[in-house]
Amino acid sequence: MELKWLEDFVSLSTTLSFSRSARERNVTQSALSRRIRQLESWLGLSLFDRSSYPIGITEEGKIFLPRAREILKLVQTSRQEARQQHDDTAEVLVFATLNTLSLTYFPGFVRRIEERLGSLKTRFCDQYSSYDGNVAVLNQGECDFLLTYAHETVPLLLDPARFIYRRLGSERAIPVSIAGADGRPVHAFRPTGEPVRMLSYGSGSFFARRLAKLFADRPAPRVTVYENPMSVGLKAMVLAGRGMAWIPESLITEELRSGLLVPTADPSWELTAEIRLYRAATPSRPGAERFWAAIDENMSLGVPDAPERPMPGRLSYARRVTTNAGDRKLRLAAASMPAS
Amino acid sequence: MELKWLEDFVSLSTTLSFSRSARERNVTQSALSRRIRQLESWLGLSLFDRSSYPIGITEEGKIFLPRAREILKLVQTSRQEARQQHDDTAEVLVFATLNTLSLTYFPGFVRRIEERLGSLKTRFCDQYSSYDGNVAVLNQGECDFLLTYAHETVPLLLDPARFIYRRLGSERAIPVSIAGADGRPVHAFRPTGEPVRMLSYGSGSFFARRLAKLFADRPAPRVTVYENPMSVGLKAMVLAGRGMAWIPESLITEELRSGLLVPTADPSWELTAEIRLYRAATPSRPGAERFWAAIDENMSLGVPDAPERPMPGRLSYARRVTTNAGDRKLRLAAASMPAS
DNA sequence: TAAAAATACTCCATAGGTATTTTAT
DNA sequence: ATAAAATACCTATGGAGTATTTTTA
Repeated sequence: MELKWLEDFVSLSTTLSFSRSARERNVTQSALSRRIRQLESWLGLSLFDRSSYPIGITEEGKIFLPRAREILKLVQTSRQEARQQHDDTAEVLVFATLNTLSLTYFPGFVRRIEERLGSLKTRFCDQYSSYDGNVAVLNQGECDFLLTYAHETVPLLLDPARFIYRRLGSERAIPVSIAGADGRPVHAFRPTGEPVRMLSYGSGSFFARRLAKLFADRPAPRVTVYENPMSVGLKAMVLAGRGMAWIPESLITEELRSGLLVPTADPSWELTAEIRLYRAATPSRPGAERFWAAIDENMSLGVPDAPERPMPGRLSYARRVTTNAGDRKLRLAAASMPAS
Repeated sequence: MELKWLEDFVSLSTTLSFSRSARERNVTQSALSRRIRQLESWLGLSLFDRSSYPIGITEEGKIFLPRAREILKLVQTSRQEARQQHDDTAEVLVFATLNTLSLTYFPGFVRRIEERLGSLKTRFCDQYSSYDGNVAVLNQGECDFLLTYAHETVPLLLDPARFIYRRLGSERAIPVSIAGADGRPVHAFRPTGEPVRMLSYGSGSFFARRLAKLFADRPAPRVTVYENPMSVGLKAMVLAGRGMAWIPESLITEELRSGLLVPTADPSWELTAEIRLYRAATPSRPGAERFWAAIDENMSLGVPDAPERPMPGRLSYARRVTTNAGDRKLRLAAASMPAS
């Protein structure tokens, strides 16, 4: 028996639609249909009544549903508990962070601290999906540190009395497009009022909110042709010439230098963000305390404020984006999450 | 995440030996090694310390072990609960029975009752492995009926005050071998005292106990060259000419008639068994009561006492036995059990 | 040195995707 | 007629087996 069957079941019992649950679970309707059947055959009974539309859950399904939830919950907490134990004994520092920061700022940041403290064990929390999701992870004590963007226009739901932070640096998101033969952006706001092809963040991400604010102040003709919560995904689409997007500068320093990508608007359209590291105000594990102390020492020595270069090397999901951009755009987030 | 990983883990934490657990779990050592690694990588930590011999369980493993047991338990009870609900509403009659009886006596038995009551829904309990295991299933109320062999020399651990039974018929296990060119058994007890090649039941089965008693009374030179808890498996090996075995008559009526198989000893060596149907003395579900009443009616009309023919058609695991008899003999039982 | 665990390699089962058919409103 | 679920078919992934290497006592 596989846990994903139970997740499918819980989803389907909510939506009562194979198609919608399939989308929710990032599989095709056909696959979901079969997986539910597998679960049913393992149980030896039907969980759903398919003879009507919309489908209904059977009596047995009603009995089993809370159990399925219970099992999933128990599995999740068991895993967390074991990890907690591991993180404690092995002195692993647990970070919640935004996808982009994990690629750009994080590697160099940890390297700098390691120069002071020696080799560190670090780990990311499971789901670094949405901005608020990461904040919640810190709120619930599931990580030692939250590395995040911050800006006065985007509320960050942390109680200042319970959590403290350090400003580590800053970042800029620049509207870019590939350059045409003339070196000017292929996709840009035109005086003609013709809408520009926008590649935009899903609603949960930090820059999505910054952008929403920006467009509220300065409306511009645009049509969103692609959505992806991760900036690397947007970058891949921009590089494929599919439109323009606001991309964090540190993700595209090389492309900007070489002229492959060019800004599509003047600097007043750029979005700034602080890079902050948050932690609980109360003292935590010794390793985390040492880490925090090292940051303060570094800061007093002066840290480079300029954004850093991303890690070299192709990202595994970059391939997916380019080879299969069409239908799976919104499934990318799932690709980097832990399988169940 | 797959449940079998947890089962692997629980097993390995007990044996602390990959090889032994692999045998226990009916996989190769190599597969078990990888499965444990998969579980560890899903958890993000090591469950076992492999740097010593024998291997040890890690702190994290000690934390996780009771959780794994909890999860497996919860899954099992959840499934049973859902089934219970289903069996109640759908009026499914649940039987515990021995493997051989499920192939020989059961089909015709149910057919006869259906002639009185109309179509019935029936189901076997999961594990019809050992003799005592089936008895336990009835004792714990996990089935409506227990169809089993019985004989005064084999204790049947059911409280007569709580469970009643009907004698449905009888069965004989006959020592057989393939016939040689002269029509006489190829494998048989010889006056020379040369040991005969025995194909025998695993220790948990009914006829294994009958045989043990028999040999205690009448020792005979023999060497066990193959073990299989299921008589169909033994039959396949007998047909392949690998030795002699005590096989229930109703499984080999055709082969005895045609002379393909022949008795290897006089009838005094045959083992008899009653076929009995047990149930709880207290009234149970209406469907089960009707079933029981139909049996009594049939009995009063006279039921054939002679053993019945098995179901026609090749058994799926028969293939396995013949193609791959060497190493997997003891894994057969698992093949027909429900996957987890 | 011997037993046990990990690894390399191969094969096959099966899960999932696409395309199509069936079913229910 | 249309939307949704089931099915047929195909492909690719990965799980399991065999054979081998590495490791530990």
